[in-house]
Amino acid sequence: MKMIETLRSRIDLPDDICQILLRAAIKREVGKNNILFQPPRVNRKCLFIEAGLVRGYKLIDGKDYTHHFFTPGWFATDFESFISNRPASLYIETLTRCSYLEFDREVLYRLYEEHHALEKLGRIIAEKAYLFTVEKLTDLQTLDLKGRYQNLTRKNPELFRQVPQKYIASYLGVSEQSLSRIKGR
Amino acid sequence: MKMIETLRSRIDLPDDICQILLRAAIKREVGKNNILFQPPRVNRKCLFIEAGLVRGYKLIDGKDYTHHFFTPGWFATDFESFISNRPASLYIETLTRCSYLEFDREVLYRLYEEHHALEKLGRIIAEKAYLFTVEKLTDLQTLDLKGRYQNLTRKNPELFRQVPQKYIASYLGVSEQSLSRIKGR
DNA sequence: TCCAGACATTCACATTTGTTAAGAAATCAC
DNA sequence: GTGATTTCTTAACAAATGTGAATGTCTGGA
Repeated sequence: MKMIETLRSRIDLPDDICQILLRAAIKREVGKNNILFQPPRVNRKCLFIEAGLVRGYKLIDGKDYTHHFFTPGWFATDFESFISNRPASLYIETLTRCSYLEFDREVLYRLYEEHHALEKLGRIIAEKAYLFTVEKLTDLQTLDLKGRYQNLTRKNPELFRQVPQKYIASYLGVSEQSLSRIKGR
Repeated sequence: MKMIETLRSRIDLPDDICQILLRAAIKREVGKNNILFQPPRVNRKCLFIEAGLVRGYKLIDGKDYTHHFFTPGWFATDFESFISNRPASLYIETLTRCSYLEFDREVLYRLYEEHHALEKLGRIIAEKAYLFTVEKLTDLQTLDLKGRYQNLTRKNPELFRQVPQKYIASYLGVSEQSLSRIKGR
């Protein structure tokens, strides 16, 4: 998934601005099961995923909580750490071979200052991240496990073919056994 | 709580920009137990709360889910509806007498276009909303009721003196009886 | 002051989910 | 292929939470 087309579907970007953005990025490829970011190191990069699947998770008291699956078109980073410039709490690892564009925090924020259009892009990305998160929060607050599971299978069916089920379970906020139980019906 | 001081604590704003922002706002006061926004009407306003307490909640299958308590310094709106210009799902009501500054969506977005500094302000507000939401989501995903309750009493103790407990219960994602049970220890 | 309505607590019981453990199934490395 | 490892399912039991009902408490209005 090419970045410029993706961004242009969300916001109008002139050609010269696109070139500036592309020149700020480093294209990388990496194999599966690589840890890209590790707490508590501050997250000074964000990665536009072009292909592959990336998982963000937290380790708390030895337990693994999946926070997000980054799919092509998303920026993979510990957004909390990236925004606030504070220590990260999110592990970010590839689940498959991935290709992505890497942006540096300082470079990106300088571009925000220099170009109003990129500042606007930053706003829209932040708004999009908010919308996604608040939807997930509402699901967790108002639906039982069955409802959340059905929601996810409807919105993102291919996830179940790519991701170990225990990760999906922790993403939905339950144990893997509970998820297995629900599936049986 | 004055808006300009609050915003300036988060971002550097020149005097002339502040004046432009203030001229776009309408100052209002309203008594307690008033519904300010009601679904499914699209939320075309957002309200900077200067004083008082506002609750945002959803009604799903007749059940009441508290989504957020807007305190002074916050913008009260159905941010989902406001951003996307789609029908709202959030009821917004005053819990106490309130004073606030009202902004119109079209006016505000035009100011974003006209002034880079306000676009940046919009980005930072969206980022802040994201940070708050993701923290609440992580709490819900990783803590049991006791932990979430203790978190809330630590972060916002005065809430318990101002808000009926059943609203706090639904805010924490449990029934009022469960919250009452936990408190007893 | 008194009453009606809203709110909080408590209980019993049903339901859901977590936990531990065991074994089956699938996947990976060699 | 084959063995080792990981993942998935199932079961039994414990713990947490939801539900409905009864009761007590508080509050605001007539």
